[in-house]
Formats: sequence, C-alpha cells, structure tokens
Amino acid sequence: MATIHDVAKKAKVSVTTVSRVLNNRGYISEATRAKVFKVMEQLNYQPNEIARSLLRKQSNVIGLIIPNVAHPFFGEFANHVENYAYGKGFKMLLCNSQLDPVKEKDYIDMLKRNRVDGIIMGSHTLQVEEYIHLNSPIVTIDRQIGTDIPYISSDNRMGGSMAAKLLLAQGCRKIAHICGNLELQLLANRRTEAFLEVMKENGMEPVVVQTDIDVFQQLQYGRIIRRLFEEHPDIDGLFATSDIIAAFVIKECAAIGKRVPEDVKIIGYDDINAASWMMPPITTIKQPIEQMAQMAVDLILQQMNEEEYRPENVLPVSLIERATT
Amino acid sequence: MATIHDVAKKAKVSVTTVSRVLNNRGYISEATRAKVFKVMEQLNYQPNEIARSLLRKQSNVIGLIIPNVAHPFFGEFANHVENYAYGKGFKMLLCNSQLDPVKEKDYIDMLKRNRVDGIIMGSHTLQVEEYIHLNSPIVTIDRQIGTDIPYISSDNRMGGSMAAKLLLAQGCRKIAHICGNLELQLLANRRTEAFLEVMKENGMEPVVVQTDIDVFQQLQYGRIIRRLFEEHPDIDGLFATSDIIAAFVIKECAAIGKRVPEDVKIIGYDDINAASWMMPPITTIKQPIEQMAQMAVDLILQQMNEEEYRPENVLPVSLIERATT
DNA sequence: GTTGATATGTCAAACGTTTGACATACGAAG
DNA sequence: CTTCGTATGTCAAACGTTTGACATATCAAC
Repeated sequence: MATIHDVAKKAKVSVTTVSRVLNNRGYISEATRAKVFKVMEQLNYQPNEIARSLLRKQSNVIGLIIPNVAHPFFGEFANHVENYAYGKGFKMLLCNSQLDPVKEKDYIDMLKRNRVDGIIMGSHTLQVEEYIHLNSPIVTIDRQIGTDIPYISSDNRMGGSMAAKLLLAQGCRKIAHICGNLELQLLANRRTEAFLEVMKENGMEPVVVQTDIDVFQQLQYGRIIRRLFEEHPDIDGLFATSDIIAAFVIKECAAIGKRVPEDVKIIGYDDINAASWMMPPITTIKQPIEQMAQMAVDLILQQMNEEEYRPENVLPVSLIERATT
Repeated sequence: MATIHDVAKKAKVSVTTVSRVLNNRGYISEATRAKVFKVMEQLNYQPNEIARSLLRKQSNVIGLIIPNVAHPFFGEFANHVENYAYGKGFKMLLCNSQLDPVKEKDYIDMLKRNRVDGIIMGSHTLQVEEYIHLNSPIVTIDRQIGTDIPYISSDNRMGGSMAAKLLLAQGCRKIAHICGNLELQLLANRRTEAFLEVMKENGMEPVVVQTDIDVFQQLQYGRIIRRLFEEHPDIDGLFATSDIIAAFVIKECAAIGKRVPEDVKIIGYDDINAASWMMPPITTIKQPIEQMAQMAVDLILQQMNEEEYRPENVLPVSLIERATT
C-alpha cells in the first residue's frame, strides 16, 4: 500500500505538502494540488485511517451492541444506525451479544480497546456497574441505567395502554399478554405495566406469561403459546410484546382452529417490516425505529462534542391497525 | 485513557516489561506479572488497538458489504459472519450499500482506508474493474468476478431444478417464476436458468417476471405480483427467488381469493427464519446461510495467511417442504 | 525598495505500541 | 570461578500521519 511518502516522492513535493492538499490547509497552488491528486490516483493511494485515528485520538467508529442482527427489529435498527452514521462520516462496528452476559462485557472491552467514539447499547444483561466506569460516550436503547447515561425508548406506557384500549374497544372478554422476561430490567416492561393498569381500570385481569430470558430462541414461543391456549381456551384477545411473538400466536391459532381476528384478536409491538407482509398483516404498535436510530447516533455525537443533550428520550408510538384486530 | 506508560510508571517497571506481560514474551517473574496486571486493573487499562494495528499492519477487522441488514437473508448472514469472526478474534465493520453503486464504491474505499484485513462482498452493482486493483483479501457472495477472486454461493442450479421438479410433481399446469433482476450478474440467475431448463424438458413454458434493480423496495412486489395474476389468472404454481417475494405472493393470493396451496402452489428460496413462522409456513429451497458465512470468513483468513483456498464454493441446498405446496 | 500574500520546503514531535539490540544483575549449577 | 538461565532495564526505531515552527522564494502592490 502506498504511503504519503510514496506520493510525495513521486509528485516531487514534500510530505507536508501532500498532507496539506489532503487536509485542505495552508497555501497550495492549483497546479500542485492537481499534481498531487494525479499521483494519488496513479498509486491508488488511500490515506491510512489507522494512523490518522491514532494521532487524532478519534476513530470515527461507533460500536453497536445488540442481541442479534438477525432479529428483524434489531436488523432494521442497525441498518438505520449505520446509514445515518455513514452520512455523518462514521463507521459502525457490529456486535451480536446473543444476550450472553460474558460476550456483552467482552464486547464492551473490545470496543474500548479499539477506541470507538461511542457505544450504542441495545443489549442488556449486565449489572449497571459495568457501564459506570465507561468514560466514553454511550447511549442505551430501552434501558435506563443511572441518570448520567442517556437512553432512548419508545413510549412503552403509551403503547401498552393503546394496545389495552384497542382490545377492550373490540369487545374482548378474556385477554392475554405475552411479555418479555421481566427480570431483564428493560423499559419494555412498562408496556406490561400500562397494559395491566388500563385493564384493571376496566375491571379485567389478563393472563400474563413471560418468555424466557433468551428472547431469541424462537422455539420456545410455540411451546409457551400452546400451553397458554390449553390452559385458557377462551382467550379472545392477546397483546404480544413483539410482532414476532404475535406471528407465532397467529400460527398457533391456525393450528388449533381459531380464526384471527374473528375468534382471537391479536396486537403486536414494533411494526417491523414483516408485520405488514405477513398473512394476515399484523395490527401493531409502531416504534419509530429510524428516528430512534438517528437519535442514538446524535446522542453519541453530542457527547463527543461536549454539547448539551437530553438524557431521557421517549419517542411516540402509533397504533397501526391491520388485519389481526 | 491510561496508556502503557501510565501502567509502567504506576507499577514501577519499564514499558518494555509491561509490553512483555501483555504479549507474553520474554522472561517475566510471576510477581511482576501479577503486579502489572493489578495495576492494569486499577487503571482500567485497555491497550490501544489502534496503535497496535498501525504497528502490526493488521487491523483484525473484516468489512462486510451487503445491500441491507434489514433484509432477513442478509441479517442472518451478517449475524453468522460476525459471530464466527468474533470467535477467530476479528471484528466486523458493517456496510449497507442499499444497492447504490456510488455507496458501494465509497465503502470499498473506506474499508481500504481503514486497512481492513478483508472484505466480504455481498452487494454487487459495480463493474468488475473496481475490484481488480483491490489487493486486499476479498470474497464475493453469489457473484463470480474473474478467476482470482473466490466466491461462495448456494447451488443455485440445483435449487432452481428442485423447485421446478416439485411444482411439476405436484401437477401444476400453469407455472410462473419471479426472479431478481437478471442484469445484475448474480449467480442467483442460475436458479432461473435451471428452473427454465427443467420446465422446458417437461414441455412447459413458465411466465417469468423480473423484479426491478432495487430488490429491496418491497413496495414494488405487490404491484408486480398483482399484474402477473391479472395477466395470467390461471397460474397454479409459482417459484419465487426469495422467501420474501413468496410471502408477498401469498398475500396477493389471499387478496384475490386464491387458496394456497390448493389453488396455487408456491415455493420460495433462502429459508430465512421467517419462512417457518409465516402463515402458511413457506416451502422453500434452503441455503446453508451459516455455513456460507463461516466459509466467507475462512476464505478471508486463508488469503491473509497465504494459505491455499478454493476459488469456487458452491454449497448444497435442500428442499424444505412446508405448507405452501 | 519594502511589504505582504502566496507557495513550498525542512525538521521534529506526537499518537501508543512493539521489538530488537544490548546491558546488567542475580542465583544456581557445573 | 565461570557459565547459564532468568529477570529486568535502557534505548531507539518503526508504523503513517498531522501539525506547528520556521525558513525561503516569488510576485505583486505600494
């Protein structure tokens, strides 16, 4: 790989001059500029960003830690993060924790060793302490840890409440709710809280089941849902904490001969792309995934530049009515 | 951030000694080793990988360029690449080209500037020349460019042929095929070739429609499929080049009152996770996504280490029969 | 002729680490 | 006592770049 020295030598100028045209500083005549660029072209020169990063003490890399990109929600999120970051001149290092606490810690250390400019943390199994002496910019998704670290979430309470009201308005009498594991202290738990509050206000007491810790072992969904319907065959409305769970519920309903939405009304959460092209298309609470992703990047940049930033960021959700309610 | 000098000073040893314990080389007494590690702990020291990379001339980063991680196939692929690479001590820089030739070129340059150890290229809009003077290790997914650059694909011909045979065996009389845009010179085109060959051998001539270049604008699918069924209302079998397209076909069939699989049999390609939890679950040709991902990483490592490697890697597919046929 | 803007050059330090060459010191084995 | 293995140290170069300080030269304007 050609270095700046090679370019300088071939263009018969000093490295300083090459550096100057590269960084557009100081006086440079058009002739020299053109000559230098031409040589760069010829040598197929690409400035070594590693050396630059070392000197600049800035890598222009953002680390993203999520459970798994193959999960549609995180896949869409990661896509938007990367896109937006790219527009701002940043790269994205992707880490799939698989919700393994060891890997999660490991990834944090790895990102620190690589001097990323910030970390977007979308995977949460760790104790809070691990983050505390993390002096680099960070932002969490759907989890609040201390008051100093900014977080982003959708308006989970609003979402839970909207879901409850919709099922009630549609006349459901026996309602169930499948939530994530409540021990992971995610803000998503607020969906459940708000959902149950609204239910209680209306004199209803839904059946609630939690998924296991490892949310992405999709095999468990079938089992959980099957048992739910076995124990409560009269369920006629269900709020699932993700569209994927909702999809599994639809599948299970088909298996046991219940019609959706005639016999059972189902509402999901997230509004992943698949929610609209599934059959039947899923009624869901839409999280503004792209906006959340952009805000995450912005919060990193603001911390980097020591600008003001909002520590608490709850973005509005919206109800998307499709064919399952 | 603490440097190796801070550690040395605090531990009252030389930087050389610290470096020695860090890299496990030369003689080090247990006492010093322990002392140094203790200080590192106290200072929360993380060796600067940027400096290391610069010196070592190796970044331990692999760049992955794909159209979009939000697309389930690429999301699953990216997950497996990252996982496997992580196990081998490599990080993954993710690039979503959005199938934009300009971004694609830009990303290649960016990855070169960042001295990644290799590039896994899963997005292909460029002319071949762009890759040619790319001296770093590279491997392409589903595209062959020259004989020097290794590629990986599933056995597209086999897949196309299996799909054709299945539809024929199930007695379909009016068969359609939706393929990607054939101008992108993907190996996926071979699915179409083999599919048509088998059809021809059996005296059938399927209707073939291509999607537009930007395969991921899912909006177009509905339109294309709607027109297909308008022009050929008697279609009773369809092979789609991806499970997502298959899902859209299912959706369209529901809209126009055709039953799947009774009236129309549908077979997809990829076997993304969603294929199994969709309703009805999709019959499809399974690509060994994880194996392809691991092989991609291995091919990069082999090139890095100047080991022998196989330039052509066609992995077997399998037919997964579910409920749409 | 002086001044000032423009253009380029030289030189060295800095970023944080590794590595090789070499020196020194201690203790044990011969 | 010599030799060798162990343990540590000093020093400097290297990776590729940026940057500041400073020097020099040309050319135009005054």
